[in-house]
Amino acid sequence: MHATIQSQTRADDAFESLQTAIVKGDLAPGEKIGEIELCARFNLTRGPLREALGRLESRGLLVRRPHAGVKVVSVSADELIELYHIREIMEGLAARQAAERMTDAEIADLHATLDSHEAMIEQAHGQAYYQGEGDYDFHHRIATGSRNAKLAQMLLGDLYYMVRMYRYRLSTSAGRPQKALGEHRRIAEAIAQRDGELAEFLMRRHINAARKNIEQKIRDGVLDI
Amino acid sequence: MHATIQSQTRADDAFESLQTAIVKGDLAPGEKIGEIELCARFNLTRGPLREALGRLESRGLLVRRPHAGVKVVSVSADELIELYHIREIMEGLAARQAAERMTDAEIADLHATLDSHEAMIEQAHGQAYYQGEGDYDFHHRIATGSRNAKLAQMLLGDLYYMVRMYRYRLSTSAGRPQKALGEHRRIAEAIAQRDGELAEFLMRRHINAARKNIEQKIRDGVLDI
DNA sequence: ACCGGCCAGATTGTCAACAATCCGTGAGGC
DNA sequence: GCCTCACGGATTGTTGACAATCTGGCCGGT
Repeated sequence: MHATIQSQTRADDAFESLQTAIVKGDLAPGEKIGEIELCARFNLTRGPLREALGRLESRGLLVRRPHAGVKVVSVSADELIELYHIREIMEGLAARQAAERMTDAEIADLHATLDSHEAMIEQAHGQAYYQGEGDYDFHHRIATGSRNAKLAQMLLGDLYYMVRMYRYRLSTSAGRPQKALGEHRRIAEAIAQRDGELAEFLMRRHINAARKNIEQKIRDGVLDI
Repeated sequence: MHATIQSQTRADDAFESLQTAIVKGDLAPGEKIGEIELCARFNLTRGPLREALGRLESRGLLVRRPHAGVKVVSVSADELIELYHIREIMEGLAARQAAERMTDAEIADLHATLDSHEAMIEQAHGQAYYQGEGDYDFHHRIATGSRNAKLAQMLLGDLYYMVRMYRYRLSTSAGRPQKALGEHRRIAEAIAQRDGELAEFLMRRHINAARKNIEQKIRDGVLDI
């Protein structure tokens, strides 16, 4: 566990390690963390660590007050909802551009991805996996398929990490994976037909549904943040 | 010019100095820059500088290859157009949410801002100022007025700097400031009437027009990037 | 007893030296 | 003549020590 690939620079490793630690919840939101503690935890010195902290702060995953330490960002329920409003429009744009620009090979991959998701859901009632990573997979492919570098960067670099951060503690609704898969299928179909407008519409509705699902959970008190 | 306020930490100063240097064009896109050279230029050591570089890289203003140095990002004409596609949807959302959430005082300020812009345009044919900073002012107020922290962060922190980077070398079209001011007025009016849908529509059309203006310039060869 | 200012400890910010890696130049071979 | 390969120089990445600043507790005053 101690030695990752180390192919890149040390600060990069620190950045990724911290990012995943925050996303997975190993570092709880609002938790104040000291630099030396982190150095011991990830086996590195303060130089690269501080560089990584700068990047994380710039991405909004943690906040830093001068001479007072850093703490993991904690977003309220309202802010989580806002995240979904942003996702709705940005992923809508991504879907439209993906429909116009994805290669045929990429579209085939997209369908294959959905096939594998379907198999997982059927096999082991793999709801947890699907909700946790499979969904991310689908959206990831569309973001990169948009051929819009900045859009992909903002989605993959900024938004998804914050969303995933809360998805890890968010139980999956019964039957939601199947429904989501159906919505994914229809989006992929629209992309395959090169119907950008329809793909955008369907993607926006898809994320809208996900947002309402979360709002319902917050109302029911199932999700407390 | 050498000593800014220094109220914050040294790395913050470096970050801001570099950011403005990149935006203003003092560091040309594609230019490779050495760390020691930057240290001499901004009177600081490599520690804080590297932290600032990390933040800039994370925001996409410069790219860094391990052991090979950093260079200012250079975006192609296509990528500049893509930036405007993203702006269109994000600022549309911001305008809609601003119409729903801005306080009356903020709306009054917004109108006052436009009055001052109008005065500037009339006085000195202040097209340069308006295009350079006044426009930014207006959009800045709407972004913060949306009460959507992440949205404002992405607009103000990521997109605007990249757009401004190219605006500095982009001559203003004759008569465009007046036209833009009129569009701004209508958007502000829609916000004052709390008509979110209309504000979104007008804002999207406004940015769409700006994009087409740039596309035209690129076709005419006026803007070479 | 409560509040304000001060002191000590710890933590963060900064610095200068060391080690690892890449780029350009030149020689050598085909 | 052109390509390949190795080497030196320079630059980046990293490290450990030094200085500045904040937090928590104590003391004295009211």
